[in-house]
Amino acid sequence: MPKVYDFIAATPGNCYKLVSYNVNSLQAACKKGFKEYLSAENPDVICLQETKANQPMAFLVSKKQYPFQYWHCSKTKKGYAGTAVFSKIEPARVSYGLGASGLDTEGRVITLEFGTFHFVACYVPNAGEKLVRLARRVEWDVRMGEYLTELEATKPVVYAGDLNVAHHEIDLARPDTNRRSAGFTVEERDGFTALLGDGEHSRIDAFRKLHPEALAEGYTYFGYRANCREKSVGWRLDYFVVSRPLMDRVIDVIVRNECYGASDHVPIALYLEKADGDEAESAPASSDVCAPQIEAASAGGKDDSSGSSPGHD
Amino acid sequence: MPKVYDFIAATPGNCYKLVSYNVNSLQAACKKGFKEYLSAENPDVICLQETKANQPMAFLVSKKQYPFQYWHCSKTKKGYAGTAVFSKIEPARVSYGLGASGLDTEGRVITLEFGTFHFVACYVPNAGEKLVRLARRVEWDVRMGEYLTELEATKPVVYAGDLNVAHHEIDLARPDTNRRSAGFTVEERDGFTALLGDGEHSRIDAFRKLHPEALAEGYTYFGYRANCREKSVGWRLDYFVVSRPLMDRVIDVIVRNECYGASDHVPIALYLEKADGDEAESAPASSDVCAPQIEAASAGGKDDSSGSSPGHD
DNA sequence: CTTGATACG
DNA sequence: CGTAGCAAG
Repeated sequence: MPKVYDFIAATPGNCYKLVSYNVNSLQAACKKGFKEYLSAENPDVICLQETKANQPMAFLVSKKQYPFQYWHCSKTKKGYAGTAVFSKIEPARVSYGLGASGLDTEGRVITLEFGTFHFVACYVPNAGEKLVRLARRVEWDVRMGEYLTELEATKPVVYAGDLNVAHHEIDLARPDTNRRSAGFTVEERDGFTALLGDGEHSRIDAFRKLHPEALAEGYTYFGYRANCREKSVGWRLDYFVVSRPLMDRVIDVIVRNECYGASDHVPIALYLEKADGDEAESAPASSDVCAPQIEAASAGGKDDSSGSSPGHD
Repeated sequence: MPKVYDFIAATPGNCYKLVSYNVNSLQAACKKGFKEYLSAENPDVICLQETKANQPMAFLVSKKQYPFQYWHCSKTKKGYAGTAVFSKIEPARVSYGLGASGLDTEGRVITLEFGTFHFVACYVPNAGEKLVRLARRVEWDVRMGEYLTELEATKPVVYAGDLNVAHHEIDLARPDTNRRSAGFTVEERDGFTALLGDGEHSRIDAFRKLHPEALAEGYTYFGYRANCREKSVGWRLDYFVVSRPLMDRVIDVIVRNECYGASDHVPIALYLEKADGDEAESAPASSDVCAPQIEAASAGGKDDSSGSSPGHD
């Protein structure tokens, strides 16, 4: 991690800055400069993947800087996966998981409803060494597509996180040697293509849209093994995907390449133009179907509300 | 570990220097100065406990300095326990274990037969947190007493190692808070008393004999927890026990207090006066009973010869 | 390579 | 507190 963060420009007054960051253990990242990064970046909303937290680590980030903090921890495997979202903006609602029993035990999804959009923070399951969990991953991708569609019935979506896929050859340094590696199988790539969809109801990979020619500048992950970072052997695994109607408001997506060191991923930032209604009280979400494990928004950790399907409680 | 070892006197020409050292992982100890210590100490024979080696680590210590190297590694739990002996003197025979099925799977005993004595290098099993393995430990102590008696039928014994007991109150800093702690239970203390025995056929705790008043200077173990070393909260767990007839030849036992750092134990050194017959070819051992897993002495690792009782091969 | 959890000391 | 080995990425 750098010691000075002069390269981080001030957020324009007409924008929100949203950040996604796979921290590969929040505790470890804190020892390696995460807090200094967060102070310098100072986004309006930040979502973290692989916190590896077993319960909310409230002490790590000040409630003053981020009054709204949400945690989703794995209930099955300790010290595994886990997500968190810290926000300066109060969400109208927060929910945990996909509302799909069997997919909600590892703390992978937190959804915040803001005034004009849903913010879905996600850590997509890795297909595993030798693709042992590829089937489960494919199932996940399908369910996530449905979930986003459900949300889009009310508002457009910002879908952010470590999506654990390099979509195209341009998105990783070594496509040819990774055709059957987790994150670049045809199944995962097609799954992402399907999730993006096409036409009027499609979703957009905001970084690709704005930086179509980006190569290594777009990589967000550099494995610790074999000096990948120095050799620029990276993958683009972290994304902001937005519902098409929202794309007009996306000013830019930045890959914080300089911020390598606290994790094997780097943070990515999305600048989203503010719009009327953003900080207003939101209308209540409508259908049961699109509201898994809904809670009335309130500050504080929440880590035991998922795993049940809509309609089961 | 110190950087200079000026405090280590040259070994007198009429003596052997034998060393025992619980290294708490030989690999880790090597990163923390073990090799430098060994070069400076330069004993004739050194026995190590808790090597945590899964196979002979021949590369760690030069065959030139120690042409005779013997390893006894745990066969059940990986990275657990394990002993080794390095010698400049060629032993007539080497054997592994106690010849007691059930006690020989963890690589805890190596016996070298020299010209005038048997050298038994041992890592006695810890009774465990909450004394969960105290019964097994008591069984061990009994069997070890028998084993030494069997050896003594031919030659006196030097029994060295981490015996995992503080014999008397003087042997640990906090006797009163450790009456039911592993290493200071009445069962373990009585077991050691019984092993020493009395009268003509007794064995002698050489350090106690020569330094009866020693307090903290005698401690050989300082747990890593709670700054035990700085507070001198230690235990004397490492011993040289000699068959009574050998005590006349024991010039001194030194606890190398300065050598803390490569391990949570410190090395101990015994100076043994040379005698006629020491480096001569030894007479063949006689009875089956006292010869578990005997091999003809030869340089090189040996890690799969124990676990069978005498007479089974 | 790095993390966390576990067993053991 | 520190080591090893494991699973995971």
